[in-house]
Amino acid sequence: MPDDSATPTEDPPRFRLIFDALRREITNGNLVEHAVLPSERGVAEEYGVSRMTARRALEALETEGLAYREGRKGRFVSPRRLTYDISQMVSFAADAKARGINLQIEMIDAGPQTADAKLARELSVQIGEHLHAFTRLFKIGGHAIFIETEFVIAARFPDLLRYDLRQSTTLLLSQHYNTLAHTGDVTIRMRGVSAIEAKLLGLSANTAGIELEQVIRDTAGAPFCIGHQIWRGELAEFSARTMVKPES
Amino acid sequence: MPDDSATPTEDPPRFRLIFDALRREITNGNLVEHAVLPSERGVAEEYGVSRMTARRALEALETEGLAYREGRKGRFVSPRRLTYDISQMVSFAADAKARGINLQIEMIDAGPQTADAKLARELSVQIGEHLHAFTRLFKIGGHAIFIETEFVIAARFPDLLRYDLRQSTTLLLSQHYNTLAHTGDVTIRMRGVSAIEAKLLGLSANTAGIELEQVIRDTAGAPFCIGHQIWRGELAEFSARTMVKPES
DNA sequence: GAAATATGTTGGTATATACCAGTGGACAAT
DNA sequence: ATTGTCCACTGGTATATACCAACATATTTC
Repeated sequence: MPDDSATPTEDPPRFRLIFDALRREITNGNLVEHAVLPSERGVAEEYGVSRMTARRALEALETEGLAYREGRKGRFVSPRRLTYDISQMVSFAADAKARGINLQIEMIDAGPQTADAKLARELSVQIGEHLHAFTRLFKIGGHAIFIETEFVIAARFPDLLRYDLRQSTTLLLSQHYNTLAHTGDVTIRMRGVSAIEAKLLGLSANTAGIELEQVIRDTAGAPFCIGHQIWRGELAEFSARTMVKPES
Repeated sequence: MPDDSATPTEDPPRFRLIFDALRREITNGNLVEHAVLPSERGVAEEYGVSRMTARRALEALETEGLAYREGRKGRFVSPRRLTYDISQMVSFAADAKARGINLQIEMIDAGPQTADAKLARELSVQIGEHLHAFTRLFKIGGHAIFIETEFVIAARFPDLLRYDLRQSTTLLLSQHYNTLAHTGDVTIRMRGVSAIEAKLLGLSANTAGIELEQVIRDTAGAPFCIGHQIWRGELAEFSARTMVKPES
């Protein structure tokens, strides 16, 4: 075997070096929240690499949660993470209001719907039961955070859709229908966002996000509301306070 | 302006069509769990596209949670998701054992460590306090699921590292040190896995995963264990049962 | 039979190029 | 002041090519 192979084993890939450089810029504070990051072509020229390599570096920033892109506008520095305490069982809207966060809620869709097998099981109703369904987009400072679709039993909350739904649902149901959230089941998973969701969240398709499914029950233990949320995964985290049950 | 532009507006990108076709194969059941997916070159030839396009389709399957890749071996069909109930406060190991899942635990690292600012705050000890730290890799059926690094106060659990740590920590601490987990704080977020983590999990770098941080307290409310887990995001989901506190 | 070697496959990285489709600003026409 | 057109810029998609490193499996050598 010839031993003249003198490859200097320069291990770290070039896109990684660029990624590190850009990350330093962000963590140093040279680039602040929502600041515009250099474009793919800009990075390519600045570091003397091809556009594909520049893109890989920028995409690495995205999966790291340090950057996000909005459509064809460009890439931006991610804001610090929001923490949503799921064990408090108050809606994100009510919590944000209490913390002085300027939360905007946009109605996307609202209307009647009938329960399919999954919804019927989760809400303990018959398949075909009439439900109210409504989808809302939640934003902070003009930036989309998550989309929520909620399903409630129509017979229990007549004329719900005639209220202004751009507020906390739990608040609405407690004020007008005397129904209080008492217990809930939450499921969190990571998944790719659909094309529609991506559009609403201002993301490109095939981005990973966090899905949060919620079943909310009243004091009698009867489920009355199902909520499906899809969050931009880079800019949220979910905390819960748990406790071992006295009995087992 | 010339009006002879007759581009037929064939909207769906080619990689999306390939993605859809492959997804159908999986959801139909033609491809079962852990089955080998066609390679990038294979897909490229079969559908008459370039390798980069084939790769995009396969990567879309990954962010959708339908496929995973292990190093340079190839891509495989993801198994159905595991559900981990974080509000039960029993370790995943104990829960898996109870459910008859063949969980394998590999020791990665174990040794003494001193508390940095973050650990000291979370464990309510002084900075520099002696801790036991150990890292374990959890597998099911030979497939890596998550990595956990735990930190416990050394003074409280002398000689802990001399036990076989390839079992449930909560069980170990309750049997040998009479310490019971009572309450806990859990935080879940999505983030990119590091190079080391990727290697242990058999993933490529810059894959997104789910991080789970846990603070476990005893019946007196004193924290005694910190756990950091990083999960392969496509194959797990986390559920919690929450309850509105009587007082507010 | 066991150990070393070769071969082919797979993803990983990288370049160079091309055209398309939204976005937003500059600027002209109204 | 408003409207509209144009253009530069952005990411999105796609092709073609090249070499490397890890891996699996034969094949050869001992």
